[in-house]
Amino acid sequence: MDRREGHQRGCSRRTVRFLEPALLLLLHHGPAHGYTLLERLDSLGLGKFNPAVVYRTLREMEDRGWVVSAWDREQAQGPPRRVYRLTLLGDEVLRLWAQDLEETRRIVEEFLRAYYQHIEAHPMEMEA
Amino acid sequence: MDRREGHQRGCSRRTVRFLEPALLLLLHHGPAHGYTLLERLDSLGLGKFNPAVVYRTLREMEDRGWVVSAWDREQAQGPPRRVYRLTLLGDEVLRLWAQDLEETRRIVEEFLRAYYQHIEAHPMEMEA
DNA sequence: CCATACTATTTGCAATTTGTCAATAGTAAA
DNA sequence: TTTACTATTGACAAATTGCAAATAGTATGG
Repeated sequence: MDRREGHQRGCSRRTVRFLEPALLLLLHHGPAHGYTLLERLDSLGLGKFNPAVVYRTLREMEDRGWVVSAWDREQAQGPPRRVYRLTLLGDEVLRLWAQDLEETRRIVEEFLRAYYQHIEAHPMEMEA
Repeated sequence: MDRREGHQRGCSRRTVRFLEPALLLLLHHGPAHGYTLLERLDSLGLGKFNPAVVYRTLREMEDRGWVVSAWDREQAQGPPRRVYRLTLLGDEVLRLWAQDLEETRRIVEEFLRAYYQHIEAHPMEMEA
């Protein structure tokens, strides 16, 4: 058995898959810095992310027009920070993402149902 | 808006993510040919897969010891077919996959809950 | 018997995605 | 002025994926 989630990866495949919608959702609460978002991803139940991955994703989202960014005027502590803000398009994409996750939920539930149903009926029947 | 699921991809990211557990589950029902599995993936609610992707995945699973294969003695129609069979290790991995999907379900549900709760309270508040 | 079509599997390669690490850059404190 | 901490970026290797074509057997029609 090898490469199970989180063993040799920075973060699991699943986690990465949730990065975009999670960022959109966090930004739906209001504008925020990349660094802040990085920390808040945790509070959404996703784990620690590699900063580079999060920043890169934000830039890609900006390229697609889902968010816009600007340098923060009042620098608190540290170097200039970029503030990201959701666009109308980003809001729409978040809505699409929610639909997509509904579908994902449906598939996961169907899979688990099929799994439990089958192993209940056939506890184990194959040779090693 | 671009690269939403299934637009420019053969199959969605999500679908690919379910390929391994789906194959393990199908094989838990009993040995089967790659081609048969390819067709049955549909019946699990996942869409059409590129054959090369499925065959390749089966080989990788064999490398990891989750399945074993042998050439089918009685060739029905067409070229020799490889029969895949789940191993005890594969059975265990399927169990782990189910646990992983339980966790995925939890995350998806939490995300959707947070999403609906928030957009209900804040229908729309950011500038374009 | 030759061409065509269908079942099955494999191989190779280009394109995309991901992970990692180091670089840059500002402020604050020792 | 060195060290530590906050933020962000860039570059590159490694892994993953999609696609197209090769291989190969059997069946069918002309």
